[in-house]
Amino acid sequence: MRISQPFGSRATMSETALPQATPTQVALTHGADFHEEPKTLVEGAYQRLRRDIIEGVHAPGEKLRVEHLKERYDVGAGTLREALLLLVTDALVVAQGQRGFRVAPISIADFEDITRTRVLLETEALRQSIACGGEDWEAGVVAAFHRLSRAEQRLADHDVGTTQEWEIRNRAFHEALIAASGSRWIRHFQHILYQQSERYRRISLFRQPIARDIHAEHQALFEATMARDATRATSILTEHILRTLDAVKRMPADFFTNRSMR
Amino acid sequence: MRISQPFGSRATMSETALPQATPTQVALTHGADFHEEPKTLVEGAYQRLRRDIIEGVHAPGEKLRVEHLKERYDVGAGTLREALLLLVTDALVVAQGQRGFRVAPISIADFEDITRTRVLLETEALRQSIACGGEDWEAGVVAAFHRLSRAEQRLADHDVGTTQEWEIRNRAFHEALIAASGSRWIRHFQHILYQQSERYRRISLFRQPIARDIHAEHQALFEATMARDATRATSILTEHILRTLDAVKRMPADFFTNRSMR
DNA sequence: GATCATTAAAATCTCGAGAAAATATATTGA
DNA sequence: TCAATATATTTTCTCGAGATTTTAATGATC
Repeated sequence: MRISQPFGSRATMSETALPQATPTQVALTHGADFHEEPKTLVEGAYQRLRRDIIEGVHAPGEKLRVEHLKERYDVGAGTLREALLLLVTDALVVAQGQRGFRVAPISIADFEDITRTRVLLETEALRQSIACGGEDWEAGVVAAFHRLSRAEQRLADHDVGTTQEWEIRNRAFHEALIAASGSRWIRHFQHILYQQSERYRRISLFRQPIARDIHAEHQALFEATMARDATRATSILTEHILRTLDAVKRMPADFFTNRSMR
Repeated sequence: MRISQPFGSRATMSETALPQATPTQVALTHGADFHEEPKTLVEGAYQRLRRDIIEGVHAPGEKLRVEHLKERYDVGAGTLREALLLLVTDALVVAQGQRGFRVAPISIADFEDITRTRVLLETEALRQSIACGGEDWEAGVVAAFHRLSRAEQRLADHDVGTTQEWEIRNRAFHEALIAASGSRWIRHFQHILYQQSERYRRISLFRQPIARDIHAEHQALFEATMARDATRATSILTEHILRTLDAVKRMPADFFTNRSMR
C-alpha cells in the first residue's frame, strides 16, 4: 500500500504537506498477522496462542507456564518463549522478569479506556481517509462492506459457525475505512486496540447474544463515508464503537474476575 | 500510580463516569523501562540495545546479526534474540521471518507521522490531566519542571555532558504533564512515540545544535497547565512538538538515508 | 494457632550445538 | 559480457539440558 498523504484538516494541526513515503518504508505491525502463512515455528505458535487468548481459551490473568504450553503447541521451550514475547507487543501477554508470563488481565476500566482511545484514533483516521482517500480506497471500502453485509445476512438467517467469519469481515471493514489515513502509526495503534476489544467482545458475546441492529449501523457508516461527510461519519463511528462498550458494561460483574493463581 | 478517572470533556465522547481501576491493573509498558534495574540478562541486553539504537550506534536500516551482537552485549544467541524481540514492541527493530532483524528505518515522512500522532495523543492526554489531575499530579508537574529548568540552565552555561541529563528530564516533564490522564493506553502509545522521536532528535541534534529558546516554551507550557487553561496549554504543546519537526525537516536530505546492506 | 526459617519442588532463564534457510561465491554455457 | 546453475558460506531458527530463581512444603519456635 504505502500511502502517504496530508492529514485531514484539524484546527490544531498545521497545514503543511506531507512528503511521499520513502521506498524503504516497512510495515509497523510485525510479520505474523492474522491469516498470514507462518514462516517460522515461532510465528505459528504466536498465531495459535493469540487466537486462544482472544477466544478465552487461556483466561485473563492466567499464568502461562512454558513447560506446560510447549506440549499443547508442540514447540520447544525457547521457541514458545519467543512467541510469548511477540504477544507482549500486542499487550495480550504481560511478562515479569524472573516470574514468567501471564495473560493480560481484563477489567471494565480497561475496556472503557480501550474503547475511548479507539474512538479518538479511529475517528481521526477516518477523517483523514475521507479527506485523502482515492478511488482505490473507495473500492476497498465498497468491497469490504459488501462482504460484511453478506456475512451479516447469513448471521441473521442461520447463525451457526458464521460468527468467526463475521468477526474477520467486521475487522476488515473497519480497517478498510481507515486504510487511506496516511498515518501508519494511527493504523498500528488502532490495530492493537481493535484486537484488545475483540477479546472483550468474544467472551461477552459468548454469554449474551447481540440485541442491536449492527447491520443498520454499518450501513449508515458506509453511506456517510461514501458521501464524504466526515462529520456525520465520525459521529456514527463514535456511537457505533461506544455501543459495544455499553453492551459489555451490562455484563455481570463477575465476568471481569481475573484468574490469579498466585 | 494506578490512576483512573473520567476522560476530559470532548464533544465526541459521551460523558459517562469511568469506574475505578481494578487492583489487578498491570503496567502496559513492559518491565524493563529506562533506568530500571534489569532483573534478567534479556532485560539488560534489551536496555543497552535500545540505548544504542536511539543514540544511533546502530544505524537505521542496519542489519542486526545475532552472532556478531552476542559478543558486544556478552550474552548467548537465544538471549539476544529475545532482547531483539522485545525491541520489536517499541518498533525500534523490525523482524522478518527467516531473515533476521534490522534497525527500524527512518524517513522524513515517518517522523512527520510520529510527530502529528504524538500531538493528537499528547494534547488529548494533557486535556484529561488538566481536567482530572489532583494535587499529586500538580506536585509532580512542579517538581519535573523544576528539575528540567535546572538542567536547561546548566545546558546554557557550560554545555558539556548535560544533554543526556536534559533528555531524561525533558521526557520526565512531558510524562508528568499527562500523568493524570487516566488513559493507560494513551500514555502507553505516547511513550512509544516519544521514544521514536527521541531517536530522530538525537541524531539530528548531533549535527545541528538547537537554535530555539526551548526553556521559554517549557515555561509557557508549564504556566498554562498550572493555570488549568486547557486550550492554551494544548495549543502551546502542539506548537512545541511541531517545532522539532520543523527543525528536523531542515536537515540535509542524506540524513534520512538508511543502511541497506542487502 | 501463627510466624518464621529451612528444605524440596517447580519454573524460569540461559547457553551452545545442530538443522534449515538465505545469501554469497564460483562455475558453466550462450 | 551476461545470465543461469551449482556449490560454499553465512545466518537464522530450533531444541534440550544445566544453572538460577521463585514458589511451595515442611518443620521449629514462640
